[in-house]
Amino acid sequence: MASKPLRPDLLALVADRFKALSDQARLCLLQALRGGPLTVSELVAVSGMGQANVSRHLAILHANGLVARERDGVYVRYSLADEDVLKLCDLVCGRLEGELSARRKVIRGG
Amino acid sequence: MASKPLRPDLLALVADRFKALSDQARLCLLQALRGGPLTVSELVAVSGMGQANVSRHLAILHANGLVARERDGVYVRYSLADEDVLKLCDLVCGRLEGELSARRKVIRGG
DNA sequence: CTTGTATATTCAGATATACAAATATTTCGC
DNA sequence: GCGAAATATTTGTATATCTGAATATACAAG
Repeated sequence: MASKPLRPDLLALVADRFKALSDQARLCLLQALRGGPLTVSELVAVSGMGQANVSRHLAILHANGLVARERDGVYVRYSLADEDVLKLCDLVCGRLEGELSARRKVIRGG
Repeated sequence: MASKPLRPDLLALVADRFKALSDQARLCLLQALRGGPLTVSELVAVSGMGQANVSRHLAILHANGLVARERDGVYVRYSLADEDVLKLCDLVCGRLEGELSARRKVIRGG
């Protein structure tokens, strides 16, 4: 399997989804949410980014179905949409770690 | 599991990897390679893009370890680096299809 | 309805990216 | 080495994106 070709009309949507994941700030927010839901203020504190940026990045993540949003009084609590979001990150991360260790071997070897 | 936090120094690399996947033209090339290795000229013909663009996008995919490159005389044959590349696309694609069908239901329902 | 806090949006400048046209490089056959 | 074909790179331009400052909106309390 794994051979079902992507329908062309989905390519743009898939590209947008990857684009939402292609920013260090947004990945940082997703990682922060691994431990559980957090409010915007908490994410501002954890990430060290400005409030406007955090809000903007969260909006992008939410528009792409990567995080869920829930109002709690004055606060807005964000959480990971589901586990597949982490799977995506981990897949890429695993590839990277493999490549990095392979590169280290090459450097050591010659 | 799935709770191994991404090391901060890897975040930028992961973001770059996602960025390499965040372009419709590059996804199109990856899809074209599902059927097996193809030369640049073949990819130009299949994708309908200009030669310079195909070459540039292939360079980006290759720099990010997503495709393999092999010289064959005057030709250069590109192929998918491994199956995880497709897994990434399929994961996103699966999410999208689920969301789209859910949205259709909502629209039908009310 | 007014105040105070949390969140979202707008605006402007700097940076990055995609694309097409032109040019350079690589490889093969002679 | 020279010419021809395939591939790679450079350049200019248009567009998109990130970021911080300022502003606007949403909500709770009184």
